[in-house]
Amino acid sequence: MVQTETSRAGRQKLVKKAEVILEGAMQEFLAHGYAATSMDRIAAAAGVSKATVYSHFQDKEGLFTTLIQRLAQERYRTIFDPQHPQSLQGEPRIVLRRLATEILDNSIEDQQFHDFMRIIVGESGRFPQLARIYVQNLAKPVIEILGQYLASHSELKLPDPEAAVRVFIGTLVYCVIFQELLHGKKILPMERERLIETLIHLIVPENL
Amino acid sequence: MVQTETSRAGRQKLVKKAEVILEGAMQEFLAHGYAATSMDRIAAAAGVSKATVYSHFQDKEGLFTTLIQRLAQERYRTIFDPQHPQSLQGEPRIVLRRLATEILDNSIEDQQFHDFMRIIVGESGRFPQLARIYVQNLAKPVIEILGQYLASHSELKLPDPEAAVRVFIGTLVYCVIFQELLHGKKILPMERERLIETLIHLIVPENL
DNA sequence: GTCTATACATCGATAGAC
DNA sequence: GTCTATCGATGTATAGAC
Repeated sequence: MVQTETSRAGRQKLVKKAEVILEGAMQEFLAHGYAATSMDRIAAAAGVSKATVYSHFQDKEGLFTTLIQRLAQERYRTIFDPQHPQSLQGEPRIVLRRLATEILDNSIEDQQFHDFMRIIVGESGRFPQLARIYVQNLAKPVIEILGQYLASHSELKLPDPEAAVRVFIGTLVYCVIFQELLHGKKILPMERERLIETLIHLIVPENL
Repeated sequence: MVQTETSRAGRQKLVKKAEVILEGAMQEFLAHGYAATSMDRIAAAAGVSKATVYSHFQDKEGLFTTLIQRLAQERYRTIFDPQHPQSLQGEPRIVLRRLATEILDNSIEDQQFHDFMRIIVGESGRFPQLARIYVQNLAKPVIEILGQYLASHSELKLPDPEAAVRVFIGTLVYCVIFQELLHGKKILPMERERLIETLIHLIVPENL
């Protein structure tokens, strides 16, 4: 019993060490960006020594890419990928409003997600593989699923459903980038409800 | 004559010194971002000593903000602000296609503009005043002018012209961000013509 | 005014004690 | 496995020669 507990504690400690380091790295990288973050500050934020950081991760770049991949794959997947596939069941007017509301609600208030997007865009020139992960894991699923949905609803009479998806998603994502990341809401505010209603008005014919 | 030429040469040299430094700073900052750029490399790129850089600019932050302000105000103003006000004269179908084509053509191929946008977004948390300049000088003019245009064309029957502008601009800007900055065109390509035609189809009624 | 040389701090990464 | 101590390189910024 004691052996088992000790063994479990030891294994948990191993697991938690890397986890604690990743948490400290997330805090520092998201706050200061890649280049301005030092391994010393990461170690301090995680409460371990710098040598311990290097025993779990090859170097700064490896720690950074591992962190961003985890954030993209595990945490923020739920923001754009509708966690409830059944949410795409129903008539377009309701489905589109629910999807747009879900995306905006999950993105606008999440300060950590803003920092994540700032890094993805800001480092997309020097870390193209991270931008690729964003495209592959976050953007592609919702674009394809919504594309299938719009294409299957011929009553919308959309000549190019795939392009219409880009209008829908582009409007919502640029809303977050412009209003929140770039602080545009202080200068040119735009209520999210007006945006959502306008998108629905443009995409869904009046008689539906 | 000789005096005048000497005087002119001296004055030009003064002006050109700061200009040369800004050009080297632009090269380095746009390529490597703020934190990863060193004053040594800026001085080397400009062909001057580091002390000369500090004699023209207070510090690294001052040089950076001065540079980004200049880029936003002088160079990239022409990208989003339609340089020809008369380009907004005419029927919506033609005006919107011309405006969208102009914005995309000027943004998609311009690698330097991509780096500029990466920095604006990537540093918008630590340099909010630079994001503010982008909003104020690049985004606000076109949003307001296009808003007036859409509002004045009541035959479009848009319930909320201001929100429709966000759809139009958001679609185009996110197209550039997604396809070019984030390298999305390799994974999920989308021809700009399809996007433009879809925007027009959604905003302009068929009988116009 | 512009240079060389340098002060001083901090960087990423590692060696060796335990 | 994790720590302390440290290496060599590089960072920002400045002093002093000319």
